[in-house]
Amino acid sequence: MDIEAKSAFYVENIRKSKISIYDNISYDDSKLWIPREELEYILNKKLYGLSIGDLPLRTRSKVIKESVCRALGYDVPSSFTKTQPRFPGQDFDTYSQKSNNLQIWNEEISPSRRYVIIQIIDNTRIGRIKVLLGEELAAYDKTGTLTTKYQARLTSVKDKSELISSVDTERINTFVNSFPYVNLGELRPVDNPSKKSFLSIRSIFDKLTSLIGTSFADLGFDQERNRGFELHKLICLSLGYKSYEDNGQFPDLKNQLLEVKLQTSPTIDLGLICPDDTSELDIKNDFGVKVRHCDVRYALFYASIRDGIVTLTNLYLSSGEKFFSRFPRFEGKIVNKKIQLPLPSNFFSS
DNA sequence: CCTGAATCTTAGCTGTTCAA
DNA sequence: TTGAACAGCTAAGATTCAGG
Repeated sequence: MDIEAKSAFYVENIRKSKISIYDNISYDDSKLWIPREELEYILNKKLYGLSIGDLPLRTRSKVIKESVCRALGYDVPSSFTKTQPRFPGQDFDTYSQKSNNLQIWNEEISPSRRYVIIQIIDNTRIGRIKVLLGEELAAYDKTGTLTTKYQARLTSVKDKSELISSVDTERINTFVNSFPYVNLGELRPVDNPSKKSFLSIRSIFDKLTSLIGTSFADLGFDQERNRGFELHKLICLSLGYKSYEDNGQFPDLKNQLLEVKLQTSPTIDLGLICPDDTSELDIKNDFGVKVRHCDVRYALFYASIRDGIVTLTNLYLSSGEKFFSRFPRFEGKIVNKKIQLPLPSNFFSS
């Protein structure tokens, strides 16, 4: 039998057997288990060139999974259960890729699993499809780096502003200058913190609440400037700095140990840094003690965007230490990890 | 039990950085 | 200057929960 006939044979057997994509098939089932080569052949034959429209990511992914079901002779399930892999019976996952950055979340690459990688051309068409074993895919992982992120949730938006911790952490609260009119005009926000000019969390709160209601144009599409930059600038000015540089380091305003977040959706992305982490930061200061992640103050602005205008609606200010007392951490998986595989540009053509 | 809202977990694109 | 590596982000699918 040639590959064409074998492929048709498997698909017909699956159709007749009425099994679902969740029913287990043994690797040595000669009627139902589709070997890798045939799997790739069938999918290319049935899906190559298929027009799917310009859909949002998740919808596109779902539509493609439905097409995969039909191509292989399975009924389309009403929803795709969150199993690992997504197609347990045939032991494969699908990845639809317009870009070359293939990402796998919260799991290792499984050596024996098949990875169905589907090329997307100009957002609207299916291109070539490659089926790799996990052990082959793993070869594209050059560094083994897992990118992690912490996430929390902004819930019960009620008050326009909330000072979540009314005093700073014990480690640093004796170093604040309690005089609220410290002149920061001669300092830069990226300078190291100093006792003379270090504001208390409460006085930062008092200065920043005046920003609530402020609007600015959403320059997100602009090359250089973005929403975060605009907020950063507003904060620097309202604290009394004349300059508003940002060197991209943590925390945003090193001089005040202040990290700034602009939220327009309820998911707070904390990136690699866990706010209540007690490890020490490499920041020089004249306090005589090292500052820790959890000593950093977090200013979280909630904003609405309408017609290209960003309006700051709420302010939350907390020490890192108390952060999770107000913003519940996603508990399902406290840390989310992903591995990113850069696919070479000739991936689909080889 | 059913339905809609809330919550959680991604899908994968895009921006940034840094080394060659 | 370029591209690989990695960090960040939006928002939608799946699941769970609350109210009827």
